[in-house]
Amino acid sequence: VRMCGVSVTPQRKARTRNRRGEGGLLREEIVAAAERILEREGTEEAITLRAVAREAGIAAPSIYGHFDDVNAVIGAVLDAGFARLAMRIKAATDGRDDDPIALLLAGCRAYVTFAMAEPARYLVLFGRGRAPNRPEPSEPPEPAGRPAEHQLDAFQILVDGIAACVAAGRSASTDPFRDAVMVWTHMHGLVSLRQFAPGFPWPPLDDLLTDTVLQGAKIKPASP
Amino acid sequence: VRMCGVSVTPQRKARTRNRRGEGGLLREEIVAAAERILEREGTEEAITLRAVAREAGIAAPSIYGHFDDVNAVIGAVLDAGFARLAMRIKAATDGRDDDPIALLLAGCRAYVTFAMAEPARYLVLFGRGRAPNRPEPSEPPEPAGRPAEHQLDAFQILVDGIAACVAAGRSASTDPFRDAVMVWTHMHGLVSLRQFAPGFPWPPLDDLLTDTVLQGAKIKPASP
DNA sequence: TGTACATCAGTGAACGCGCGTTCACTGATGTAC
DNA sequence: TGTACATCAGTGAACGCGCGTTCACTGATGTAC
Repeated sequence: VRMCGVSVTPQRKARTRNRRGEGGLLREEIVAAAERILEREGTEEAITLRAVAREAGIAAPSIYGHFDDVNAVIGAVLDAGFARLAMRIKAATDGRDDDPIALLLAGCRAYVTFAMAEPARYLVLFGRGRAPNRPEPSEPPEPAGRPAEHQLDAFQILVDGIAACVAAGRSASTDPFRDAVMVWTHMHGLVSLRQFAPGFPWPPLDDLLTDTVLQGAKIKPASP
Repeated sequence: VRMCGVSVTPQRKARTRNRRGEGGLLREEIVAAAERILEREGTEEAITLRAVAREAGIAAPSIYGHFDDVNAVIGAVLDAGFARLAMRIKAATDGRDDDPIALLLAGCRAYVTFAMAEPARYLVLFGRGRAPNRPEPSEPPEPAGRPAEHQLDAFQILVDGIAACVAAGRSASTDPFRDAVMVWTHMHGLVSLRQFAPGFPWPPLDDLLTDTVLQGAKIKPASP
């Protein structure tokens, strides 16, 4: 690289090569680099092959040793994101199986907290517009909307949480699945619009969330 | 343009130039071309200056006669989208000012119908991730989240609709603004997640929407 | 223990592409005299 | 009515950039004999 007649070395630090059997280490570094870019730039489009290589301190073609192409890198970021979300929810609900309502609220708060704390990651997980291109007739029936197992995990926790309230006589729900859909969609709308329009005079998120969950799950007032 | 030794003329149709005072006509054609691209490709990133020029059948630099840069074109698409949404809502609610609940439901149905019928447009209006870049300290306090007047128009209709139900004794709402926030966010979540994950076993949208509006606006059962 | 060699992990240079933007221009259209 | 000219609407060629991907390569590391 040459600028103004002065030879400039690209400021990539000389990477110490992994040892013989440890090539897989770089794979994790690549995903971590992509996640850092996502976090920093706030948009999925910033995750380009060359940007990831720069961030990871490697040459661009090195990525091909670990991923088929750039989409595979983004896919790995998605998988890591869903795993992270499920982990957060489980961490918030583990070891407090006393009150089913408290459990349900804790899980929902963990979901919303994740979305607000890592908006770029959340947006990639749930906000990506599946380009509604004219459906290629020759295309195999692709798995719609990336239901990567962890996504369903999180939703199942919600359904179970409502069902537990019903079992404890604390919810009037007759269809926990449907009510979980209502709670999930409402939570998603709350966080994604709030991120979209931060200048709007939003009421406090905690209050709205509590109402969303208690009403959506048809929680009955505590019987005396 | 030359391919395989054969001279190929770019298949842009020879555009008949606008007459002297009618240069503004092209501006509308440019916006219309950008909207067609958005509709067809389903993603905002497809709206590039060159793609718009191709779609409009003009040379790329011709756009600069009507817009400062490519972002201005996208801004015009946004404005047109918000205007279109407000128009749809008004069309659905005009001339049926009899029952405030029917009015409220009609407006909300128009919102959801717009979002489902033109998902790409809707996504651009409400789903764009404002890149949460580290806030440039030198930057002027930008209008947050593009509150283009028509957007607030639509929300105000919702607030007024709930207030009208209260005035008619049909709603128990004590804070129409807050309840409008609840209805708006829930509607947004319903449509955007449904578009994101079309393979999910969603319950019928109409049913969910009706519940969303009636519960969110705290509509009381009709008094006998 | 020594040495030839296969393998592994990663590199540097190059390709063709579409992009946003600039620049000097062209040719029709209306206007001043 | 005729003609020179300013203006308007839009063009074609070119620039530099970052991108995804390919190709032949390099040099350290472990292994077979």
